[in-house]
Amino acid sequence: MPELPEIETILRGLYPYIIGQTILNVEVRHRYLRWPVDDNIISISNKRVLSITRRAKYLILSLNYGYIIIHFGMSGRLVILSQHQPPEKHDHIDLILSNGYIVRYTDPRRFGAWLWSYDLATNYLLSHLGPEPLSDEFNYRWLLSNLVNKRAAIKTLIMNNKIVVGVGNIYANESLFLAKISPFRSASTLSKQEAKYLVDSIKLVLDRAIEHGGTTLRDFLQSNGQPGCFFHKLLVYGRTGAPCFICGMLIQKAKYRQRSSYYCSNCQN
DNA sequence: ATCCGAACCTGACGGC
DNA sequence: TGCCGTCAGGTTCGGA
Repeated sequence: MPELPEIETILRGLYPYIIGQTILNVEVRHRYLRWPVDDNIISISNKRVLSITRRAKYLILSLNYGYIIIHFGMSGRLVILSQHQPPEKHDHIDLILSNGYIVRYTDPRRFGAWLWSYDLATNYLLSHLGPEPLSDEFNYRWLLSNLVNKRAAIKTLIMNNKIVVGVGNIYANESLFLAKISPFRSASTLSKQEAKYLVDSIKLVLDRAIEHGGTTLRDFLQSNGQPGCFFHKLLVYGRTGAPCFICGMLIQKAKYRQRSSYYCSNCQN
């Protein structure tokens, strides 16, 4: 799925089309995503979109009454259609807008979710989330305090939503490379300096990815239909066997906790 | 408390 | 051409 930069790109692409518009109705063709699409969403009519925001990898549409919370799972996508087009196999949801545009949600694997909320503050999915990676609350002191006595690998920790949100597999690999830390290092062994480097690296990688419109792999298109170009900036992810940009040693790939880790065994310790 | 693997689901791709 | 195994951007849940 889209990671944080992808969601941010979708948000920015969607913004001009959807803000201030009224959702005339919603067509749900396949309600069984990760959880069933809420009845409140299926029955929406004439609700105005007041704002669109992001929290972690959730996209949140604030309506004049209630909120739609969208998660893209692994393969979710949004596209904007200027007129109706026949839905294809995995086109599960359409938002019909008052300006004539249609926001279409496509999700082959259906790991995504469309949830309804009346009150974000009490939402069970959002309420336990850790700090945003690009906020000041995510700093090395916070990270260090969460690494104490943690034997798990540092990569696992930075992908843990309670410690920091929005860091998925691609950007976890990229950040650890930039910080010169092995993905497999036991989290508690990080020094203060390494924690600083890692926090800075996460912020830098995400900033640059947002700047470039996210990373395009198989499934992701920006909401305007154009591919993002951070893919060409990746330092380790997907570069197995290619030379490290820093030292020239070959980038390695290892399966760890059901996820591919890419790293330079020379640069990262 | 902490950590790990399984599970959810479909499609693309490489090897034989 | 086709079948089979493997892999893919995420997250929650249950059990050890």
